[in-house]
Amino acid sequence: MRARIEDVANAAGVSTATVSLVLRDRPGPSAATREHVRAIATQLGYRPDRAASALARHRSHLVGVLLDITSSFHAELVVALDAASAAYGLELVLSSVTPRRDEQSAVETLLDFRCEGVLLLGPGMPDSELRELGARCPSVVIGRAGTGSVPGVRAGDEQGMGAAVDHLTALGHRRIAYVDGPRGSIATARRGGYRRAMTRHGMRDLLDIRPGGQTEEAGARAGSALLELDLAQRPTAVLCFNDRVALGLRDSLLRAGVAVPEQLSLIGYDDSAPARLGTVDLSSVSQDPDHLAGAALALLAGRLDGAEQTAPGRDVVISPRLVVRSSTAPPR
Amino acid sequence: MRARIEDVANAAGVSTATVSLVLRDRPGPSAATREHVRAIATQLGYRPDRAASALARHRSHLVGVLLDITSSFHAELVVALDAASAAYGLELVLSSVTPRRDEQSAVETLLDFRCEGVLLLGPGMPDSELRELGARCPSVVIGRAGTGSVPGVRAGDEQGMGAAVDHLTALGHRRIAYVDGPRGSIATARRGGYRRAMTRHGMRDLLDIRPGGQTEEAGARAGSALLELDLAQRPTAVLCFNDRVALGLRDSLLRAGVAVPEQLSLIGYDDSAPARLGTVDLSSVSQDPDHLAGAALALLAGRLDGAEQTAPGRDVVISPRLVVRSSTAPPR
DNA sequence: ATGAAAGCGCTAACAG
DNA sequence: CTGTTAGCGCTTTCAT
Repeated sequence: MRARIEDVANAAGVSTATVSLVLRDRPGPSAATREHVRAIATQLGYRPDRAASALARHRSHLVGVLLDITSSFHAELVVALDAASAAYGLELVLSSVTPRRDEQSAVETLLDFRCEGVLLLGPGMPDSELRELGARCPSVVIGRAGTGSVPGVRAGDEQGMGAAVDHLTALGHRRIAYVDGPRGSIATARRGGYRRAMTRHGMRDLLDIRPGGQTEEAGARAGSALLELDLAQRPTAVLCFNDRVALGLRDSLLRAGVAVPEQLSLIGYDDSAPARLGTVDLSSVSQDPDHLAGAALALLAGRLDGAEQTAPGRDVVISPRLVVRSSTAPPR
Repeated sequence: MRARIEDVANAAGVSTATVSLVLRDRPGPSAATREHVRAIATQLGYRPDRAASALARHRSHLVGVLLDITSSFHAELVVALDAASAAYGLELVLSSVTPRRDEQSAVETLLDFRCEGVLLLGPGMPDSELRELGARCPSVVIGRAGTGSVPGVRAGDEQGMGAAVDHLTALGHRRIAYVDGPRGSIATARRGGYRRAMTRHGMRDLLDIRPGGQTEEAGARAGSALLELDLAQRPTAVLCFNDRVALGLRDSLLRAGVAVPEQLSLIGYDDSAPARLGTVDLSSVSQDPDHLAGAALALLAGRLDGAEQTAPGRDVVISPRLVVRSSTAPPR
């Protein structure tokens, strides 16, 4: 059996209270006692029981993270959150949507762990559900606008799309298409950003919004559709809802012998690891996962000990950054 | 505050013991009581506290999963494990290696949750560490050979590599190179499989093992190296340690104008989602994640209630399956 | 069939 | 500075 705190106490000849204090670096025990207890504890390989501790403390120090484990952008966020959480003494519990587990039930799982707060990575749930969750547990949503008592931490899609369109027009592009995302608040924001940026450049009548999705498959489908167009009406540049879509599209173009960027410029969104690959080298709008993660955790941590858990939080909007790589060039 | 079992008991006019029995479907309470209690519980939105329950039951019903969140193959395994775990009434806790968290500390986190068992997805740790872990907690390793009391569930690399080489030779290839993986037991097994398959085909002197790794970057580097070779000595087909490597390699070839499979055939390993993409359509050795996950969970669940936790488990070796797609063709 | 009571491993008062 | 005591929310004998 695993060593319990009592075992440590007995072996060290002190009370369990003392051991508890020492191991959590609370003031009280003398330096000598501290050292002694610590020695015994490591010797016994003692590690406190989270469950028991949480029960007694009314603090689990757990932050639940809802994600889609198949998303590499989420993977990057998790890595960044992992780094950021350490500073607050918080531990992450991950729960992913899967074919058998929708966002609701994944969140329920998180709540069953008595997480102190929940972080939602680009959830697709409607705002109403988000508000309900916010009422039950301090929550922060990443990558989309907040609502009710749930603040959002995100990169400004308006600005991100704007930068992408600016870059393309500066290169001389005019027929710039946008491959849309799935239903939901994120896609709406990006689509709007594209639309306004085009309008701003006086290219409102060149608006070209194409059905897409959030996966490579969706991008590949959009690619096939593009290939069927006459060269004359084919866009010279394409903006995508995210990198996965862009990569799927890119792949279908490459296979068809259409060179990127020579024959078509391409810009993704998320600046995910696959986009950064040397050979792929996809221009993309970076949402700076480290920054997002840091801000989200700061916000959540603030709500955890701060009193005003239900104050309608203001969103944190960070500036996205267009990372220009080699998938964009002037039109032929 | 969340409803406690006592609140439910009071509201239903029964004891907490009865509520506990009802909610866990244990025999005892009458049908009438059951119905009543259940109604009250849902009405109050009661959900038991995992931590408290685990403490009292000495069973957490938790299975820890060590993974690399950036791996899409691991993502598929997690999805499959999630589906399989439900049948055993087990819940998964995920812990990923990250730049700040090595396998050791990720496992420690898992153990702190008082997981009843641990599942390790393709861990890189040496066998000695694996054995140590096995001594502390029932464990099963997926995707590599087991050791000590830790059984492994994996697809036979020998067979997988053999099938790949068979397929290529049947197409007429002889100069078949292998891009190696990182240090570790998995790469060793695959490399050996390649070597023996080549030998079996009497092509021992054509063995061509190239440095690689486990990421797209590594594959791209291997690709650049290939491109520097004279056509005469360039392999006509390449086998890769995994899909990521194959995809990186493929990408560097496509960019350089080398057509796959026309000028070079390519086979990956894992049959991951990116490989299956319509446009990528990479031939790959499938390890059947559903099957692996099912077998691993069955094995672990058996060890959880079964008595012989320390019996030196036999590995479960499933047959990998070569999925032939369009990245392979006869040599020019 | 149901309830009372003890206790899981830990922490938070409160004494000393 | 250190030990004692009373729970945290739940499960589990053991009575009734």
